[in-house]
Amino acid sequence: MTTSQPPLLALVDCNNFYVSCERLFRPDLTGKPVAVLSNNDGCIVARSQEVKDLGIKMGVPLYQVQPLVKQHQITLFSSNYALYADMSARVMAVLEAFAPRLEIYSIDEAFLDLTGVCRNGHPQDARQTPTAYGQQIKQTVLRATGIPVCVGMGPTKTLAKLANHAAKKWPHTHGVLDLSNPRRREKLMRLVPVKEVWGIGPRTALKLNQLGIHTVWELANQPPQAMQAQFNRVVADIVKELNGNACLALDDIAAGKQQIVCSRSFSRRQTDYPALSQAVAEFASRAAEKLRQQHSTARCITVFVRTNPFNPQEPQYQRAASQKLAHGSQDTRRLIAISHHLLAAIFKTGYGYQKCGVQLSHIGPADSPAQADWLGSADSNLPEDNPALMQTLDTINRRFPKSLSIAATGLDQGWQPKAERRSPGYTTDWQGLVKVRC
DNA sequence: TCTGGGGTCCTAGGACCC
DNA sequence: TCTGGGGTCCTAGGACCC
Repeated sequence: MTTSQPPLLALVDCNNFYVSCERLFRPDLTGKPVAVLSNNDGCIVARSQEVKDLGIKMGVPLYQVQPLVKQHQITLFSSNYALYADMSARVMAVLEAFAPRLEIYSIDEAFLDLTGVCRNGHPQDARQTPTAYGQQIKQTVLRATGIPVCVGMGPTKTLAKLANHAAKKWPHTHGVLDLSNPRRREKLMRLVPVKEVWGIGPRTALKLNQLGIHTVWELANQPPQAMQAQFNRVVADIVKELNGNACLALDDIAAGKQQIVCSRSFSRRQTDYPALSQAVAEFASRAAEKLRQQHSTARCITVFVRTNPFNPQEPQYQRAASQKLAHGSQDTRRLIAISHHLLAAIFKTGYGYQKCGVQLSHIGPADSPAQADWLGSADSNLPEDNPALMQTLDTINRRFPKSLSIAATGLDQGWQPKAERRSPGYTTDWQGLVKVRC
């Protein structure tokens, strides 16, 4: 029914997302420097504009910038994922009304398919221009959730990303930029260094620079075949996308994860087997929960441990071990039992462990009924999968979070990461509700 | 003293087969 | 001395992303 419309994709990206979430409930921090820390309060993972302006880079260890933190009275927060996940869901719910198809790309960004939604160059077309529509999206999200966003638009994902980058960087765009027009694209591409392109990391950027390719424009004008030969298909596809030829499809049906990892750094070094064994049980429990949430089973389990690689004075040790299962499992008790076997195989005394984790892979659908492991004697003393039991566990924990756990995860959990500056669960916990005094 | 966590895709190379 | 060739599958590691 629609005559072929030129493709138009938008990338909506929240500004300094974690910081914006924290500021929502701390309006006194507006205009002041704010940063959010990684797990264990180790690194800076989100920065307000004021912090970026101080030259503090993404991902730096906190202790390296402590003097600046003190000097400029930067307010720090431990990460509060419950809050960010809830705010993310609210933003995405608002965005869904603006496009027939939407891909949630990460916790703070989404691609929207706006093909046929906006005006198509003809002045008599009654619909809004892409730029006006982008402004409407931006204003609506801000009003409905309090989160500021920028909107980039173009005929491909890579161009929408580039437009978003420019919309964030250049104030005169007012946070919205449409790169449908090739002449406007050229103007921008001539100004932007190649390392800013989505998918061009530091390694590839360096190699491109050595070949004399410095700007996005220079990259866009390379023959894709030559890029395929000197790099790989990814770079060749980026060149095509920069020229308006889509290689990356909008993926609006969220697929299950192919791999589920649960791991943490410890707040202090762990030397004893029992502590590690509790941590591993906890990680296996959480991984199994995620697995059941996406209705999958896993056929391979990996456990890894390591000492602190940043401290060469300590004796170093790191190792991983995997076990494959004859049949997929999603039963917490079974996955814990196997994880413990694996941990026992790689644990060595005499080391201060800094981190460990559990990884589930070879993930498939859970629809086939659990079968007895008639193949292996190795598995025979493990608990059978009990879907009904697991479902009950999940139901109770959804209603009363973290109320039920397997005993092996322990009670003291001295390995738990540090989080000394966590804000309350403003939107997810009754105790965290904001109190208003009149 | 203090350095996150969770993902995806691609490619080269080995194992194996005919 | 001379020791095929091509296909598939799997895995580890690299690179990148947020």
